[in-house]
Amino acid sequence: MQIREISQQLQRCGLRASHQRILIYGYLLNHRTHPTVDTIYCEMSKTLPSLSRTTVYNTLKAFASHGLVSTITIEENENRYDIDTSDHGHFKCSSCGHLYDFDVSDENLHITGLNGFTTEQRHIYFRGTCDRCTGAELQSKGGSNGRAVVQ
Amino acid sequence: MQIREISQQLQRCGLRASHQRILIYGYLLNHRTHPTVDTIYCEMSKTLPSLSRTTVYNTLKAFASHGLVSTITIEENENRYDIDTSDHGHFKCSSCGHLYDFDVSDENLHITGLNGFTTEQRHIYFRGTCDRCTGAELQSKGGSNGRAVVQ
DNA sequence: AACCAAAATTATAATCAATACAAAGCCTAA
DNA sequence: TTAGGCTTTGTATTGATTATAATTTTGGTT
Repeated sequence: MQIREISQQLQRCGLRASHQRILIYGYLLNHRTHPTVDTIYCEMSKTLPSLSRTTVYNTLKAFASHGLVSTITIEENENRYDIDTSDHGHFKCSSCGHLYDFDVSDENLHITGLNGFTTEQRHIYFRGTCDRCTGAELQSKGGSNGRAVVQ
Repeated sequence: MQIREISQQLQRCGLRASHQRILIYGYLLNHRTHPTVDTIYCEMSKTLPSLSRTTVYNTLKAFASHGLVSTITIEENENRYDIDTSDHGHFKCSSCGHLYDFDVSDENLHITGLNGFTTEQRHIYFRGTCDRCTGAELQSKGGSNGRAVVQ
């Protein structure tokens, strides 16, 4: 996505397309790893030393309130941000710490007991052991299974 | 549940049945409102002035690691604790702030894309407007629908 | 192009849930 | 009963996030 496109995307949401916002949005597009504020700040500071941590907080909050990112609250003590706002779940492997995305499409989820409720956000995250680590345990050998790992 | 039963339950999990632990467990049994540490501490301090906030933290962490409670991390900045460790979801109403439980039984949840993954915990929470508040908006009248509200 | 008001950025201070730590209290087993 | 270990307690500390105020940038208007 080009700078111009990002800029238009921001303005379409009623946000001013400031330099920092464009760069942060671009960072999220290129690093789909559910990064924390600290990660974003530290990485981006390298090329934009004047960046303030507060700006990262403010920007992500603005993005989230305008539906440009979704906030992921895993059980840890810090938030993560996801440029992918589609309805999907997250799986955190307790062994390797990686965070995987998985599909949670409507046909997979039939919730009863919420008749008359209006659902605006769905947060779904699982915790356990990923296939790679499960295999490593069983076979006592590690290594990649060739699938892309997120985070 | 009697004190003796709580005591046995704790010991069955390998935990010493101390005075504070028994009381905190009893509090959770009697207040199924997904309370925070602060709520538990403040409420219990009234009858047990010597109670320390740290003890509440320690106790809940011990309970959680032994499967006696589940930790609920909603998007806010503090944890909540649930004596109900069965697999269920939570719905937070943005309007009234109440936290509802809902069923997430296996027949409602068919996740694809996690083949080979071992799931140990499932955290599911929705956010939106509950039926009561939705009704109030539409009809411009509040009031109870007779259903028990949790939290 | 210069100006102005509103919005954004920045740096610092403050907040607050959670944890670390160490001293004191209490259980339990020999 | 006595010793050693777990628990509790209070205080200090951590660390993510927010509040605040000064400065800078942005976008629209002469």
